[in-house]
Amino acid sequence: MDHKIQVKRLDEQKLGTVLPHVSVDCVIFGFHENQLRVLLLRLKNIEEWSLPGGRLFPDESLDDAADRVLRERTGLENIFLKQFYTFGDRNRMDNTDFHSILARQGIHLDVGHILFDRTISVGYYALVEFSQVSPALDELTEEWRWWDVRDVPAMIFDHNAITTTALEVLRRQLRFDPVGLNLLPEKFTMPELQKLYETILNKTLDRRNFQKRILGYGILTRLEERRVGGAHKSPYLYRFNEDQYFKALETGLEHEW
Amino acid sequence: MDHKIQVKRLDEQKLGTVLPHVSVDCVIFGFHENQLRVLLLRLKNIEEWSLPGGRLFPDESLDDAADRVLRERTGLENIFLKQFYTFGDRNRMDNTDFHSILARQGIHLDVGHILFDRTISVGYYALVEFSQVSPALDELTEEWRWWDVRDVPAMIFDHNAITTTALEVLRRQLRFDPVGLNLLPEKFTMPELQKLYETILNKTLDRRNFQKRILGYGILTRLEERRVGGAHKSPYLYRFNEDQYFKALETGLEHEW
DNA sequence: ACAAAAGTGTTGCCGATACACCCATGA
DNA sequence: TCATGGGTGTATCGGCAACACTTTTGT
Repeated sequence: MDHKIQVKRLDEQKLGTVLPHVSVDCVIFGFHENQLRVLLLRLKNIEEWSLPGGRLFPDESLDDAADRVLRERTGLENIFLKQFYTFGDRNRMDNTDFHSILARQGIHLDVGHILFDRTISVGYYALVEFSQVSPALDELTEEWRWWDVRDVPAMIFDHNAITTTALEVLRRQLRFDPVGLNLLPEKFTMPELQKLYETILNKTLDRRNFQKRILGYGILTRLEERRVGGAHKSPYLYRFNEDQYFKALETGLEHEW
Repeated sequence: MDHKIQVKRLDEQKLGTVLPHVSVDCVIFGFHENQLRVLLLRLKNIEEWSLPGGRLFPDESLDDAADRVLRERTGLENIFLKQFYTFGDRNRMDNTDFHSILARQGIHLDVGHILFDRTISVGYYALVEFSQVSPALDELTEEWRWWDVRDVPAMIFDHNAITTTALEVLRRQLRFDPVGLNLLPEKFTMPELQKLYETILNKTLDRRNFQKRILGYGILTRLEERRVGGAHKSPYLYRFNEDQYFKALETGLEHEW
């Protein structure tokens, strides 16, 4: 029984040393082809998709655990990662009959096993640059995929709700904090940045007003280069001024969309 | 040994049936004499003060646990209570040597006891009407007191940090959500409401502009009565229009201070 | 030369702020 | 009657939204 062995390995290597009752789940946002996307996993022999998540080691802070999960999944470090809410409903895991799913696959765990414990989950969301990510599959994961946030599949537990909440928080965040440093490549054009905003906010914005506003924040540096090759007038390339960017992250933009 | 007995009783009655590694802590705000205050407890034989907090029962949601803690402490129900952040630093409990404090008092618990487990805490803040609160002391609590938020005492663990974060969140919240229904008595005057805002924001506001703005939200109903007895012109009394109030809580005020 | 995209400037409106006057009440 | 606080109105300013024209580039 392949699965049983895998679970046992995971159990002994990791689950024996982690805290029960607590997990972290990461909603990883990326931006590609004018779509805001979320990175989801599908575990072996389970139909529903999952957010990348994990347990805490006893000596690990919540933030560190989320960071580790993100690193394990995307290979990326120093990514924008923010705690946004903790999900603690009593029945948050009931919409997926985890036990019988595993049992159907021939995986038999004690009812008292840590995986079945009543667990609260601390939600984090991450902003990552789509092109830099190539998730690694571990022995429990069958596939990964970027999903358009407007069209996510059925997910285990309350992961659909967690994703929805993350998106709401991101939208609200956009009004006050600069966004984009981690979602876009190093150099980008003003229309590209605008598309990102329009996609997240799900509304169109006026080109000229957008530019004035975003430049007013002082977090962008215009380069001499232009994006060549495309039809029509070639747009300037911009880069985030990281000093200003991080300062703005602390103080907020004091504007509203 | 009085203390030992008390702890044993608590242990058997409650701690044996709660989840390890997770707690909730409540920052309870009240408003009195133009001061924004926080309700703190001091446990027997411990110098530092504490936020009212507790553990989760296995069948209890996070929100319900916070609600229960609040009810146990203040006797109030249906109070504004909002989760604001989860504190999970590895060393968040290290600034208080809980073990030796208890040991000094002759209370001896296993090192592996649930109270010493590494624990993350989900923070909630509550807005309550000062005059309605008269906390009950349980067998572990020596005293309770309302502290001016500008002058809180040294607290155990990371409770000072939790309180500071709660205050920051409350200030930010004030810009977008209506506040006051739970902090003020049923009837209040415009100057009283303004004082509340000024106290939370820690800045003075223009009387006339404040009134225009707050009335513009449409969450207040002016009564025929006036506040009598005070010197000078008698101010109108207002009441929150609860329908509008709760609608505004959902949609936000779409304004900024 | 023309279509489509990108760069830039101007106007007007609305909401927030700053500010002044009148009224009620107790001492 | 006067000091103090409360009620209300107006004028201005700034930021944002609405909007138009020019420039570049590939076809």
